[in-house]
Amino acid sequence: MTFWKPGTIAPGKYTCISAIRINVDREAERESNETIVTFADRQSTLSIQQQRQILPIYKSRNQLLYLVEKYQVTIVVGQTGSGKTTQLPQYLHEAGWTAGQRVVACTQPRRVAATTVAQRVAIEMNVQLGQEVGYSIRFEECYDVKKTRIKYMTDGMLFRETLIDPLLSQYSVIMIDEAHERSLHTDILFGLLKKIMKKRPELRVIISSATLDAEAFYDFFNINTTDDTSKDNVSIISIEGRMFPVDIHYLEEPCSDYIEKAIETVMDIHLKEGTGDILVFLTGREQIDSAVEEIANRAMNLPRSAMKLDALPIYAGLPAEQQLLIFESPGYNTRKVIVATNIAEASITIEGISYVIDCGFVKLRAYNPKTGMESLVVVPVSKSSAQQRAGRAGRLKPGKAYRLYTEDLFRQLPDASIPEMQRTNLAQVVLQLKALGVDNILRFDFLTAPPAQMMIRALELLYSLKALDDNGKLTVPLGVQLAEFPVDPMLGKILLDSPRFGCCTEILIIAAMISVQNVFIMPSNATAKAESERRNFAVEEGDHLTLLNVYTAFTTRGQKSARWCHDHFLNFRALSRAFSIRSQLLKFLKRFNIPLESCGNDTVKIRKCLVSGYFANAAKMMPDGSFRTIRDNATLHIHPSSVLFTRNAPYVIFHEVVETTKAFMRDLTVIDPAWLSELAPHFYEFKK
DNA sequence: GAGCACTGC
Repeated sequence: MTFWKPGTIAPGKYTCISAIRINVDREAERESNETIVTFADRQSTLSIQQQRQILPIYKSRNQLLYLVEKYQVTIVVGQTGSGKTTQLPQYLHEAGWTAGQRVVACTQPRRVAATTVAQRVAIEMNVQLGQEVGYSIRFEECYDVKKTRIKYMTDGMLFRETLIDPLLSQYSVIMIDEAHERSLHTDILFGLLKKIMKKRPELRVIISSATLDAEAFYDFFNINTTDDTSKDNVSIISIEGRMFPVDIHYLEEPCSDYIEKAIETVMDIHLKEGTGDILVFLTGREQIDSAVEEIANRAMNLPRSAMKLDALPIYAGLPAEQQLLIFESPGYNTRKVIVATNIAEASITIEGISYVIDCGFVKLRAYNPKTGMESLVVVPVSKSSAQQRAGRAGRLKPGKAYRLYTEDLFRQLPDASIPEMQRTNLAQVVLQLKALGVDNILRFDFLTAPPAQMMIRALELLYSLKALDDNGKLTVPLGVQLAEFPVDPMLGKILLDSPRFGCCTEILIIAAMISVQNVFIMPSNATAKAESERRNFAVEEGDHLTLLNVYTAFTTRGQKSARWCHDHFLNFRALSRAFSIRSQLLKFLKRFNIPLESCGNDTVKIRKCLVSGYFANAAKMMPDGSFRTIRDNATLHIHPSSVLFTRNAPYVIFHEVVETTKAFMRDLTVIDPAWLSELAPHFYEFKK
């Protein structure tokens, strides 16, 4: 595992954040690690060119170049470690695809992947990062408009570029990497690229995927309607990977309690199997914390002859300093057990894992278009997910994977998870497609179309926000500006409406804070202390103003320091990110000529402004303490993380609903119901 | 009355 070294790649202004960011994933990262190892051991070092030539993909170099030349779309199926991400763009560059100021783009679903791959390729090409090879991710642009020939970027960034240059005219080849993950932006790009290729027949597209959805990609891009397959405009090529074999073990009988089974399996491996660390996949924080505690308990009763056992949790909500513990070497005669959420499936890679335990479930977001509610549900993993999890045991040497379900059950699992496009709120996507001139959203060419009802729900919301007119066209300037904003439309609306209430300064901070997660740290062993720290920031008006307080304290008293955050049980990473988001949103507001006024301590103005965007999310308290939405009388509850959880609040607006054990409202603010009829008369007709 | 998978602009 490598870490960002401040001063080496140091992207952007926020070196302090980069320095603690963990380095991740896949062949890109694997290769960059190997470089570090070989540089350290000069005697056995292969030259960089020799290293490139022993990669599995090297054997297919000429064939790949031939296919890209001949076919508009090439689908590259390659397992982890094939080298496709780092090599393919270089081959294209060497073969002349970047001549004449043209650029080869390669998208990644995650920021860190884009930066680490670009760094590795710059080393291989012996150029300075940001010159011939660059990257583009949110808040960090590291490329030269004139010089950069190979550009790695997040898929979201390439999508942004389509809003400025709809034909993506500077690119000769666009490679969509990790397409099997089916991220929202990757899926939108599929549809857009298909359109662009009709207008730019010379454009080449490469779809790279680790699994077997290649057929679906093929059918989507193939425009040959005849039976003569020689006229197809799409080709597929498969590249071997460079993984070590992983033995898969299944249960003979299904188990009823996979947490207990996981713990037993850990203890079993520890006593019976050879060296190597253990990675356990569970679904959420609560399960992970309790499993870690239980493993630690049982580890105390190990026989004296046995190695020690060190159990550590990892999930996204954990503060960075605790996340980093999993990369530390476990100490003499000790085996590490890392208990993880899905974060360890693709986002974080831990070296030294020889054993994987897969509970067979994952927590996923689902969206109910009928109610507009999102829920977090635990569902069985897909086959490709299970495969990816198992693969985590075979990175450096052969490993073993223990699936806590039967082989028969495995066969019944779906091949792939439901794409994000089909389980998310589409308001922002619809708005952006409208901005791209896709008037009939329902007829847009999706790889897999979201349910029509989800699109209709999104259109209704946009209409009620006045982002769309009666004909479904973007309104000017509101709809057009909302489409450009990198926030969801309701949040964008309160930013653009803030001048009416003279509270732009405050709304800007609230919008940035709402956009980040896990601001408050709640360690399971110091809950009371953390709660009391949080209460110091809490105000009776609700969570939005509490978040405003936290941010103000962070930038003034706290001087944006990690130490101060730690002392007050606040997540430094989250607050630093809010700081970046605030700066970015401010640039948009300036461009839109929105005056940056402060309303001082007038919370009524701020709360009214919130209502102007969130009027649809209003609820009324019932005598039993539960809530009913004003719009359709649905039952909701206050999330325990809200500062209003223990207070009386007759009327509230909320940022979102997350359904877990109940339907919980998150991020609430107390309002006066009269504001609803005042600010959203088109939405509410009150009977008195 | 009691709880927050993971990304991304």
